[in-house]
Amino acid sequence: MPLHEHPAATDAARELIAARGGRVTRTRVAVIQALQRSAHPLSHDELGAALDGAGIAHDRVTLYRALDWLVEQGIAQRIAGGERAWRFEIRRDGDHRHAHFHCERCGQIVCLEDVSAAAPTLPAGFAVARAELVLHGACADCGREGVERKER
Amino acid sequence: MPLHEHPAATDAARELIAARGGRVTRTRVAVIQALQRSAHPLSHDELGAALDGAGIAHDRVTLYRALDWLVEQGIAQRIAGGERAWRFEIRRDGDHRHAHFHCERCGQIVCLEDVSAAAPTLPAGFAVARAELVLHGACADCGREGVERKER
DNA sequence: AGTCTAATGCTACAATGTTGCATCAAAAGC
DNA sequence: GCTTTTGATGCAACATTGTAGCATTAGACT
Ligand SMILES: [Mn+2]
Ligand SMILES: [Mn+2]
Ligand SMILES: [Zn+2]
Ligand SMILES: [Zn+2]
Repeated sequence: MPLHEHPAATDAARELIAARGGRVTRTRVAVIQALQRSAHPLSHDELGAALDGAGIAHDRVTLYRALDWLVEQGIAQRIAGGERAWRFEIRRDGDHRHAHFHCERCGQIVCLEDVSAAAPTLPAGFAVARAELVLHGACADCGREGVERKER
Repeated sequence: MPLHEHPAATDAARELIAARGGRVTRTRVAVIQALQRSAHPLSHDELGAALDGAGIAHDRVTLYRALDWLVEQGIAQRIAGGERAWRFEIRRDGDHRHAHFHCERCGQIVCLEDVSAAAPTLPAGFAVARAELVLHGACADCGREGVERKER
């Protein structure tokens, strides 16, 4: 049994899943909670570590499939970051799709909640399903001198 | 010797390379020409096919390295597409970075030359090096009925 | 032609995902 | 509670995209 589990948060996660007719499994519940607790979008790898930390056994493939399902159901959304791995974040209600900032020094993705990623007017015939705006550069933390580089 | 080689275009490519102090090799010349001729950004794989078509022997790794060099030198630029592979396009002079459209049906990336990907104002401390705006949906061709799906 | 070294071509490896299939367990029916 | 059903899991094998090391080749310069 996972340590430091908040019963209320767990129940909320369970209901999110059940409402879509999905089976409430430890992996899905734990992933939702990890996403909800995180201030920034998480990679598959980071989520795996979070599950390990919570004492939840899991398989790489199961995690991929749980994430696919959460995205399909609109519970989570996928972000293309700019590196080669997807990142995931919870979709909060009334969430206009916001822009993200990718720090090329520390590798973090920061949500720019106040910067919307709105689709501009396009040539006739194009149907836009969603817009992704990613800014690349150095984040506030890394802009300061003396911060160690963490990624290529 | 490659078929259908335009001497003038070849010379232009050679000069682009030589101007940066790089060695003029068949791979680099052919890649530049393929990018210049293409109406849309090309993946590594598509470029490989183009080289094969031009009768230019090459190695996967060499192509990756040629592309890295072209990007470093500012001759080409990399685009994150939304699938898992980079795309490359030539950097034309006076090129404001434009947005791209990713068609989820046919998989193509279309340049939206008229839609600029400008960076909005960010929280203090953030330094933006470049902005990427990608719109996902169905392109004009795929919007019409009866068009075969090419990609997941 | 001879020299220097950037670029290439291998081979091997890493990172990120996907597919198929046998097994398990969550939810429903009894 | 016990059984049944089938969605979800775990495992092994594979696919795709990109990198690293190193011996060899060939572009540029004299
Ligand atoms: Mn976000
Ligand atoms: Mn473009
Ligand atoms: Zn940073
Ligand atoms: Zn299309």
